[in-house]
Amino acid sequence: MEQNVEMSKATLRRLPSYLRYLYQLGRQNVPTVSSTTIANGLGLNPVQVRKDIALVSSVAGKPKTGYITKELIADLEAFLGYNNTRDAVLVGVGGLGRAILGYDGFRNYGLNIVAAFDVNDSVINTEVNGKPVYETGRLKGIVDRYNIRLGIITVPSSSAQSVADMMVDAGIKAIWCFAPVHLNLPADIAVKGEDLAASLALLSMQLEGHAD
Amino acid sequence: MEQNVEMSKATLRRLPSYLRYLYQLGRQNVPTVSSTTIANGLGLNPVQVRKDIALVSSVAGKPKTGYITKELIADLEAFLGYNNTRDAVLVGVGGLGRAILGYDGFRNYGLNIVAAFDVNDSVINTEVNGKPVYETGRLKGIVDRYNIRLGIITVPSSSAQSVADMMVDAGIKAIWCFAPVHLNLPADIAVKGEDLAASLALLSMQLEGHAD
DNA sequence: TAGATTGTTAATCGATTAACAATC
DNA sequence: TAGATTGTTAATCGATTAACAATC
Repeated sequence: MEQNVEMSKATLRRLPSYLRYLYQLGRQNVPTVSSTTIANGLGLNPVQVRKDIALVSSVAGKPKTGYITKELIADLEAFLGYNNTRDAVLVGVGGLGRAILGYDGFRNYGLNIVAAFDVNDSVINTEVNGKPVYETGRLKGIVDRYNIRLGIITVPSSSAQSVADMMVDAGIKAIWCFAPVHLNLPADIAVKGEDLAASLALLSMQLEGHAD
Repeated sequence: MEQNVEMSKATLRRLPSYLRYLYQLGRQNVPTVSSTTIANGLGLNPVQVRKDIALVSSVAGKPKTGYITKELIADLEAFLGYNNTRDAVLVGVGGLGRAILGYDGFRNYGLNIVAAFDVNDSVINTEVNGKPVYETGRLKGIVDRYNIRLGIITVPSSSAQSVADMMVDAGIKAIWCFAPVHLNLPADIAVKGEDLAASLALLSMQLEGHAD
């Protein structure tokens, strides 16, 4: 069942939005959906939607009717791994770290934060949203014990690189970094930076009338 | 001074990372920097860096030495608008909204959140990080009065569309949305969705060995 | 049947990278 | 001078869109 399709990043970015749109239709009990409907709903090109779906769907769509909503949802969930949760640790229990720990919605995306870490005595050995906060020194132990491969960084920029190094040393294989820095890490570690400054810049330019 | 360069979204996304890298060098008093140095530091192609810089820089780089760090910083800041702040409003004072209101770092990116709005009586007329929280009904009044064009949405998905409509009605021209939904809005409104589910999916796929 | 919709092949578009002359 | 580095033109690569036959 583990199909090894090649998948462009662009496609991968769109898949979650399809799933969201389908959930909406599912709630309204819409039995089938066409690529055109999805494309219109999300402001995309229908051919693009069909191509993307072809890469992840186990069954073919039917001419005239389209895709069966439920089946498509199931395929997307399976592909994106939303139905088998992935354990993660988070380092940096500040404002953003707290917000992420407190947001249970991530569970719907298959993310389960097992524990958080910080250097600040005032939060160590407390709980946030039912999740334990440990001192950073215990990171390796916990990661080892629960065989965790995903790490979330919500520390200030100045310590992001050292936290990332610590994570890699502990055995983490993928890092989701919310600090606005470029992390220098071994090539086999997957890194995704959430660059809010870049987003803001993009938006500002559109506002100014540059870009697009 | 308002050059009307065309600028691809890809370039626009990279510019903030250049600036961050240059700040780092600036702190170490490195007087000049070459495109190769920047490219190596950020894992990019040097030609790409040169092309990007050529679009925003007011002065040419010098063969053999590269660019003058300070000048390049000034040019990037000017282009990205980091030195003239842009006022914004935020709707949704939950976990994430609070984190954003509390994060003073955005000021460095030229963002100034003037006021926040919520429907919850327990937060209305309080302050978060020195910023007033008003009832949602007062949105239009404040936006009008301060001539605000940028709105930040941190409400739950279910009310994101209606908040966006309200913002547009109030005169907002650009929306930064943290709720995972596709907003249907007039074409002249700039929208940037911060899709954490998509980021997570991308990272998960890399972890699985699909993608790239 | 006729029309809507799929899946796929070919064409286009845009962005990245390679090649190279200019020059400090 | 020789070598590093710039800026730019041409080539490549990848992703989007157009065209169209197949089919329910």
